[in-house]
Amino acid sequence: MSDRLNTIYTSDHLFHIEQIPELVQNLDSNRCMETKHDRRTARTKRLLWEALVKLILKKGYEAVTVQDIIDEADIGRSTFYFHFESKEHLLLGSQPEFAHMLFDSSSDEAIDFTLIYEHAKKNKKVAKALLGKKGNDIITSHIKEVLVLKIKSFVGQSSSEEHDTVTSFKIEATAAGLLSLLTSWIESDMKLSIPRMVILSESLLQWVKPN
Amino acid sequence: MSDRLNTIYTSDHLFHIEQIPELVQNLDSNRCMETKHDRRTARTKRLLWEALVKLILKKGYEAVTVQDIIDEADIGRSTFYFHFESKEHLLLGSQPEFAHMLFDSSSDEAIDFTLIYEHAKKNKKVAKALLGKKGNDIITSHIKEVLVLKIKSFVGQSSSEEHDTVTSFKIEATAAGLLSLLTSWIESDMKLSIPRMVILSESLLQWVKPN
DNA sequence: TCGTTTTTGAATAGTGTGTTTGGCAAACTT
DNA sequence: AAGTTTGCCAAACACACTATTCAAAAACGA
Repeated sequence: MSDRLNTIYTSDHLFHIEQIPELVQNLDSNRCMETKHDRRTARTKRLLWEALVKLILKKGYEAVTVQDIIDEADIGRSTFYFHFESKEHLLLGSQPEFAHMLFDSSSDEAIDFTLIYEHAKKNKKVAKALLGKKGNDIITSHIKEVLVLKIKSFVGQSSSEEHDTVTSFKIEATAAGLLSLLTSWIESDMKLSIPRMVILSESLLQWVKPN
Repeated sequence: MSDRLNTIYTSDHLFHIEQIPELVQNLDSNRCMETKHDRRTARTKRLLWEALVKLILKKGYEAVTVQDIIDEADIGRSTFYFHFESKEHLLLGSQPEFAHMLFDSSSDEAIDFTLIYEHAKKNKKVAKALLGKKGNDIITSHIKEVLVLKIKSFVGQSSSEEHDTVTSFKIEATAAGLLSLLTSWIESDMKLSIPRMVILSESLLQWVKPN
C-alpha cells in the first residue's frame, strides 16, 4: 500500500543504535515472546499498523473500526485477532515505545525538550496520528503520565504534607500545558522553530518551581 | 469491499471533535424551541439525565450505552430516541449550561476563578461526572474552548503576525493547565480551599501574558 | 524437502444502535 | 369534565461491528 509512511513501523525496527542499554533491556523483556523472524508476521503487523495510522489521520481514532483496519490492510479478520486482541492493542502493542522515546532517552534529571521536538519532527506522520486532534487520549494520557514523572524529578521531593497537594496539582497542570504546546505545534504542522518551542516549554516549566 | 464500507460509514453516528460546535449550536436552537412544559417530557429527560450521571460515575462515560441508560432510567427505547439522537446529545442537550455557567456568568474582561470553583463545588456530582477521570473529552474540550476565548480577551489582541502563533500556543497551553487544575481539584474531592485554588490559577494565568 | 507456523474465508454467536409500529395513558385545552 | 393532543412504550426489525472457531492452504525456517 502506502510505503510513504514514516519509518517506525513494527517492533522489529524500533531500536535506535544510540539508545540506553537499560531501555533496550526493558523492551527486550517486554517482547521476548515476539522475537520471531517470520516475514509473514512482520508484513502483517506492518500493514496493520500502516492502515491504522492512515485511518486515524483520515477519520480519527475513535471512528476507526477493526473492520476498517483489516479492509485497508487487506488482511483477514482472523489474522488480525491472531495478533491483536483489539485495535487498542494494535495501537499500544505496535508502538508502545513512542511515548518513551520522546522522554526516556534523555537523562533522569533534566527534560531535553529539543530531543522531544526533534523526535516528533522525525516521526511527523505518526506523531500527528497519535497526538493530533484526530488522535486518541490513550496515547495522550500515557505521554502525560511520563511527563508528570519527569517533572516530579525536576521539581524534587518536598516532604511537606500540605505542600504536596499543591505541588502535585501544579505538576499535573504543567504536564498538561507542555503536552498542549507539543500538540499545538504538531497540529500547526510544526510552524515554529524547535528552539522557539524549547524556549516556550522551558518558560512554562519554570512556573512549576515552588518558589 | 472497501467501497461497501465507505458507504456504510456515511451513516456513522460517532461524534468527532470538529462536529461539536455545530452540535452545541443545534442544541441551543433546540432549546429555544422548547417552550413546552409537559410533565412527562420533563420527567423522562430528568430520569435519563440522572441515569447518565449515575452511570458515568459508576463505569465511565465511554462504557455507558444507551441500553444502560434506558434500563437505569426505566424508560422505553423509542422514548429515548424520540428525545435524543444519541447519548452524546443527552449529555450535551440536557446540561449545556454547565460549561457556560462556569464561565459566562463572569464579565467578558476578567476570569472569575472564585465563581468557577464555587460553581463546581455546588454541582459536585455533576462536575465529577463531566470533568472527572471517568468523564469524557467532549465536555472537557468544550470547556477548554470556552476557556481559550476567555484567555484570549484577557491577553488582548496583538496584531503581530508571527507573535500570534506563539501567543495562541501559550493560550492553548494555559487553558489546558487551568483545566487540569480544575479537574485535579475535583478528582481530589476539593481537598484544597477555593482561595488557594484561585491563587494557583491566577499565577498560571500570569504566564500567558506577553512580556 | 519437511515439519511448523501463519493466513485465510466462512460460519457463528453476541452486543449495541437506531427506526418503526400501533395501541394506550397521561397531560394539556377549552 | 370532555375532547384532543401528545408522549410513552413494547416488540420487532435491519444493520454494524465485535470476537471466536475451524480446517484447509500457503508460506516459512532450517
